[in-house]
Amino acid sequence: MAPTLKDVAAHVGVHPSTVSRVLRGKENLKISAKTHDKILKAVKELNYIPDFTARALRMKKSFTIGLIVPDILNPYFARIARRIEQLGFEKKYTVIVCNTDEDQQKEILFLNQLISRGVDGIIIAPVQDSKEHIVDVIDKNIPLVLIDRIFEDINVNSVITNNAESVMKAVTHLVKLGHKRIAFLRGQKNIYTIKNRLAGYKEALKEFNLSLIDNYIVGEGFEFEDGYEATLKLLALPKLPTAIVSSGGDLVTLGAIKAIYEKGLKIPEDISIIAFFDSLYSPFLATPLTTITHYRQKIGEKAFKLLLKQIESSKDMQAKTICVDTKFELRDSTAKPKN
Amino acid sequence: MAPTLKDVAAHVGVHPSTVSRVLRGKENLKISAKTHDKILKAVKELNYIPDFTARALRMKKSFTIGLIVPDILNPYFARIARRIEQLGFEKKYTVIVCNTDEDQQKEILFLNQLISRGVDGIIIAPVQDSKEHIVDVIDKNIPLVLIDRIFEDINVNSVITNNAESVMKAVTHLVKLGHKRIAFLRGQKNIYTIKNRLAGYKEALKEFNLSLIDNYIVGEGFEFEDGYEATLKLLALPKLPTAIVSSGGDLVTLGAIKAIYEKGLKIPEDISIIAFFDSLYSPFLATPLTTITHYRQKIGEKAFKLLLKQIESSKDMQAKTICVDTKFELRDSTAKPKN
DNA sequence: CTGTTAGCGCATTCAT
DNA sequence: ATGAATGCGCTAACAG
Repeated sequence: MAPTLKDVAAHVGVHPSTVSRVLRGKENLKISAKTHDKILKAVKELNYIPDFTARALRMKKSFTIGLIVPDILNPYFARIARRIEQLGFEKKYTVIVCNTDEDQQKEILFLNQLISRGVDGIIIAPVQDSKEHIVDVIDKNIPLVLIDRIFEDINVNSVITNNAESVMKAVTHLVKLGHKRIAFLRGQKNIYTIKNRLAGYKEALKEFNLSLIDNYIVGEGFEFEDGYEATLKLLALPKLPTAIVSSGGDLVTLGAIKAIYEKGLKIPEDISIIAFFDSLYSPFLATPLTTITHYRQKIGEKAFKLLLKQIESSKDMQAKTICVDTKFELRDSTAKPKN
Repeated sequence: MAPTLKDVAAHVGVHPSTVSRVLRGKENLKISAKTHDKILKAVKELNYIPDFTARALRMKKSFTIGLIVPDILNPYFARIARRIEQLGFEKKYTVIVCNTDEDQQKEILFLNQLISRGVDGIIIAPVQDSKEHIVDVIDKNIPLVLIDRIFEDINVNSVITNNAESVMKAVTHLVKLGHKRIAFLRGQKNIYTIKNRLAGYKEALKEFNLSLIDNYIVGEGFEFEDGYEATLKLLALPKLPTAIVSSGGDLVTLGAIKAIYEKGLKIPEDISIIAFFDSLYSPFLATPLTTITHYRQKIGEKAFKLLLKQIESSKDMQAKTICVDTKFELRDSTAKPKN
C-alpha cells in the first residue's frame, strides 16, 4: 500500500495533522525547524505521495476542470485545449477533455460526469441543440465558460470570435477580384458560429448588391464527408459558383477540395476558395489556401483566465463576453473569375 | 449544496446505506420493491448526483486512467488518444491526457500527479531519457502500458509498431526507382521508434549495398523547425541526396517540405520523399505524399484493452508486447531520380 | 508549536 | 430487508 499521512507521522513520531501542516506549507503556521526537517525527510524516505482524492473530498476542491469540445481531432479545438491544459498545469489544475462529436446526449452525460467528479469549473463549446442542461449547471453555481458558441440570452462568461466580420472580409476580397457567384459551404446549421458566419455572408452580399441564391448555401456538418458531399452538390448545379467560402473548418474544406479536384476543376483558376482553416498545413496544400484563422491560443487563454477568476472569486462576478479577432491570410487559392 | 446520499435517505425516510445499496444495484442484495422505487423517485426529484470523489476514496478505485503523450497536437497521438477516450467512455473510465513536450521532468511530474489522483492505470509514450521513474510506477503495482516507445529490458505490457520493416519497405521502394543517395531525416535521436527506423534504414542500405553517408542522417527533434533546419542542412551538402525518408512524423515532414520549396527544388522531380505521416492531409499537399501511416485507432484499442485487462485482473498477468503493422501509401512524392 | 477531534460522502461489515 | 457503525486519507477548528 502507498504510505499515508499517518505512516509518515508514525515514522517521525508526530501527529498526522502536523505532517499535513508541514506539507501544506502555510506560512503562518509555526512549526519547529527540527520537526519540519524530520518530516520532509520521512516523506522522502517513504516516498509519500499525497492522496488527491482524499484532499479533494475534504476541501471540496478538486483542482480539476472539465473541457467539453466537439472533437479534439479538429485542430481548432486541439490547439485551444492544449493551451488550456498548459495554463492549467501552471496553476496546478488538471483538465479532463471530453469529446461530444456534436452529440448532445453525450454532452449531457459528460456534464454530469464532470459534476460528479467535482470539477471546479467547466469550459464548453456546446452542441447547441438546446440549452437547458447548460443553464442547470450554471444554476448549480458551478463556474462555467462558453467558448466559440454562446447562447445569446443567457448571461455567462464566454469567449467568441467575430464570425460575421471575418466572412464579410472574405467576401469583400472575392468581390474585389470580380466574383459575383459566391457560394457558402456552411457546416452544421444550428451552431452559433455558423449562423453568424452565414449572417456575415448574407450581409456582404447585400452590401455588394449580389443576389442571394439558395442553392449556393450548402453543407450540414463538420466532417470531411459533409464537405465533400455538399461541394459535389454545388458543382452539379447548372450555373457554377466561381468562388466558395468554406465556413466549416479544416475537414469540411478538405472534403470540398477533394470534390473540386474530382470534378477536374482547378483552384483558383476554375474556382476560388477561402476557408476557415486552422491547421499548420494550409501553406502546403496543392494550392496554398487563403484562409481565415483563429488565434486559438488566445481563445484558450481568455477562457481559462475567465474560468479561473470565476473559480477563485467567492462572490459571483459580472459575466463577460470576450470577442477574439480572426486573421485573414492571403495565399493562392483565390483569383479573378474566368468569365 | 448538492444533495448527498443522506439527503436522499432523509427525504425517503430510510438509512443512507439503503440508498447506497439501491444505487449500487447489486443483484443479491434484497431490497423491497417499494423502497427501491421510492428511493429512485427521490433521487430524480432531488436531482442527486453521486460524489465520485468520495466513492473513489472509499473504493480505492477512481475509474480514471492517465494517458501521457508527447503532444496531443500531433495527429498521431491525437488519434490514439481519441480512441482511448472513446473506449474509456464505453467502460465508464475517464481519461486524463498529459502532454510532456518530450520533457522528462514534466513526465515525472505528470506521473506523480496521476498517481496522486489515484488513477487505475496509465498508458504512456515515454520520453525515454531514462526509465527509472517508469520502473518505479510498475513497482508500485500500478497498471501501466507503454505505447509506441518501449524499454526492451523491462517487462511490461506494450504496443508498438514495426518501425524497422516500414523503413526497409520505403527504402526498397526508392531503390527500385533507382535512387542511390537516400537521406534519413530522423526526428529525436534517443527515441525507441526513431532508433528502430534508423536501424531499418541502415539495414536496407546494407542489403542494397549502398554506402552509409553520415551527413545524410540529420534531424534532432519532432517539431516543424527541426525538420526545416535539418533539411536545409541536407540541401546545403555538396552532393545532394535524391530522396529523403522522413521518420519524424507530420511536423518534421512539413518543415522538410518548406525547406525543399525554399531551395527551389521540386518534389518529386528533384527530390523524392517518403514520410511517416499520419494526418488526413497527405493527399492534398502540393504533391500528395507517399507515406507510411499507422493504424492509430488500433494502437489505441490494443493499449486500452491491455490496460483494462491488467486493471481488472487481480493477479499480475503475463506482460505482452503487441506489434501493429503500418501501411505504405503510394502517392506522388516519389519518382525516378534525375541523374 | 503540536495534539485532539471531527467530518467531507460514500460503501461495507455486522447486527437485527 | 434495513439500520448502525466504521473508516477510506485528508484538512481544519479548536485546544492546550
